[in-house]
Amino acid sequence: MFSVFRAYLSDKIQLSDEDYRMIESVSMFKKLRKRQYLMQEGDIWRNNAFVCQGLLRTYRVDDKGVEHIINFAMENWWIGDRESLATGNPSGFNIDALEDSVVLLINKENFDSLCKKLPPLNDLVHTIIHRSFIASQNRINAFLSYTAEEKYIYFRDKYPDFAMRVPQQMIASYLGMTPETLSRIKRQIARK
Amino acid sequence: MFSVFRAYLSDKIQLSDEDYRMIESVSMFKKLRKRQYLMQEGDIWRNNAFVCQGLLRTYRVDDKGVEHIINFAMENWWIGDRESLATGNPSGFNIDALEDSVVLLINKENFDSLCKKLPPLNDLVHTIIHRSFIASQNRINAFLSYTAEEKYIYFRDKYPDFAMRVPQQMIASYLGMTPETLSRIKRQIARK
DNA sequence: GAAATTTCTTATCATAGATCAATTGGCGCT
DNA sequence: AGCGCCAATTGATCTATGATAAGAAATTTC
Repeated sequence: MFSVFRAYLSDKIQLSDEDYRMIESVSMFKKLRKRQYLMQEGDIWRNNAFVCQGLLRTYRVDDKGVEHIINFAMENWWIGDRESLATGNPSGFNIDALEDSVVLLINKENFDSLCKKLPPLNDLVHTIIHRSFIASQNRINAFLSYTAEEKYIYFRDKYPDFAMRVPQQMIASYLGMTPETLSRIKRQIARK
Repeated sequence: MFSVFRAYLSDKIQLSDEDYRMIESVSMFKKLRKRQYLMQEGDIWRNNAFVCQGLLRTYRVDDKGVEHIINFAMENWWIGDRESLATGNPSGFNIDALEDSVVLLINKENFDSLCKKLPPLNDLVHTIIHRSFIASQNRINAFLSYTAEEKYIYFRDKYPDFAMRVPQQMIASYLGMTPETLSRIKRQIARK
């Protein structure tokens, strides 16, 4: 499974075999069955996590017990709660697997020390956070400007992989609408 | 006006007088009158910008001509379109001043070279982007989970300075509701 | 491969918030 | 003080989406 991470890294940055050995030596793997939690609300998140295989979601449960999906992550995506990681406070989110999955984990201390020793890795992390921020801004824009239909079309076109693999009710949750509304919207689009 | 930026930086990181001289030598200042644009849709954004004085907004205009406010920025906040800055593509956003303002600008090339020479500045930038990302995630969560009233209360409590200074219709736009709805919500809250 | 479970669709009704339209209030300007 | 301008409030509808419910389709389980 480390090969997936290695392939990902070597596609983005230049590292030596020695560097990879160092990374692998602090990597932990966690297999998750469908529905299994990687993190639960109240836990403190202490890792950097990379999805080697499968599909996961980050979500929050509101006062009425309704789940709201913040993010999805599949192979070659990072996942976790950066706020909890940064502050050391318990997370308000849950993360669980939507499919059987394998996640690579490197704890905060080890990861920080890797970043110090491997500047390209450090740069990569900053690039990813930067991109995540930009994507978040665009998602906020979608919430502000788009109708339910426009939000779905934007999602489908921007993340076709997720649109194919994620159950429809969860796409609805991610887009901030009910499954019924999404179902209606899909029918409307199909009719055109 | 550089003193504002210097005070901001010295509160967060350790730099020498020489470092500050270097920063100041590449800093440009732009005075903006109320309603004046700092950037318009279609422009390519090539700066890092820090608000020394005043209040600005980043917003988008949708197909129907409705403005949607993505962000506010006041003294000691950074502003700009990081997507346009990173990609070199024209921005889809507008930035203008809600009050007479002064903005410090450092163009991309100069800023990048400053970051290379001054590691603490580099770290600070990454910290800010990281925090911005976390704030964006929380805002997304608010869009997913909160009613109009909850969104307003969250905003008012988290950003009391903006809640005081920003015209109400613009707060409504930022929160993704109409000015009428916000007005009614405030009345309801007051009655309790 | 049939039963059980879950997901998706469809229909009807309910509602938060939008839209449209005045009215009121605040503030600078002459 | 009075006029003009813009922001905020209020009221009267309207509408997109939510809530509920029930059946159809798909998927899982044994």
